[in-house]
Amino acid sequence: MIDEAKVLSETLALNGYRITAARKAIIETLVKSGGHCTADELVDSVHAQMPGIGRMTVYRTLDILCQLALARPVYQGTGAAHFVLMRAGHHHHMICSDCGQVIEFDDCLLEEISTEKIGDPFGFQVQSHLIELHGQCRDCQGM
Amino acid sequence: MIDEAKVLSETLALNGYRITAARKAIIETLVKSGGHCTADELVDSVHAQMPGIGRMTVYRTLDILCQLALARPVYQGTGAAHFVLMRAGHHHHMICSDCGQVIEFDDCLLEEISTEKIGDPFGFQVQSHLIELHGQCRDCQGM
DNA sequence: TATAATTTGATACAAAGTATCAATATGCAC
DNA sequence: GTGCATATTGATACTTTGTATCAAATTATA
Repeated sequence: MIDEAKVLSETLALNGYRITAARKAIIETLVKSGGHCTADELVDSVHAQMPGIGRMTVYRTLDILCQLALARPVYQGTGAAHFVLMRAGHHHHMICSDCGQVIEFDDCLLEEISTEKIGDPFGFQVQSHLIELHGQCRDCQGM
Repeated sequence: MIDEAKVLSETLALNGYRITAARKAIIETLVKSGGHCTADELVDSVHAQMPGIGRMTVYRTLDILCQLALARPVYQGTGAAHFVLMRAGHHHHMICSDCGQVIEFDDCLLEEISTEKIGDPFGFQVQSHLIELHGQCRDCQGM
């Protein structure tokens, strides 16, 4: 894996956003976290590295990432949204309806072609996708 | 479309939950709304029909639906979670990253077989799935 | 119809997200 | 490198969303 954080920062720059120290730190921390955490978790992690960064800035940076389809907020039962990075335009996970455990997987079940075909009739330009499977994990079955 | 609300209520009953007037009203309203609204929107709509119903009850009923994999909370940029009904275990939509518009579509891009195959190695029993496409809607392209 | 147990809704509370604005840092032209 | 117009920041205060609790009411079942 090359420096994913760098690629993300550069994408921001290409879209007219400035690369600031705060944004760099936030993006790096997000990548390091596995690209899967709540906004407030991210605030805490970032503080470990750069104590001065405000909550607002973290929220704003996440907003930008979502705007550019580089990340997505997903809900996982608890009150706070979890933000996931859309690596190469994909993200896939399964969530246990009982215990809330999240398991990520890499196999993409969708063909690029089919997602584009779906968007076409609506004039919708597909940039990325998210697949969520729901059910019961091994531990919660038969309870 | 047969009475979807009735089917949902019966599923609750089968799982040991009691069918109360409040739950019936909430489920009916959710179905009527197109199976896609925030908790507080739902509170308001339900009040139109049965003013006495408390916020807590709506939240709790949504929780139960999610527990049984009949609904799912999804995030759409704004602070509040949107709840969508998982009709026949499926839900598919595309979200515009710019304006936030949501377009639902029916074509399921996943085969039952492939979702099951993914769950297997993790011992995960797949009950339903959600597909989200992100990108730009017709109106927001080229801006 | 009586009974045990779930469900309800009012209240109070905690957490998550948003608005505002002066001060600061950034990209760009020179 | 320097200066300037402009985007960005973070502190504060606030609104919205979601959760906990518990006595009173409603429900399924015998």
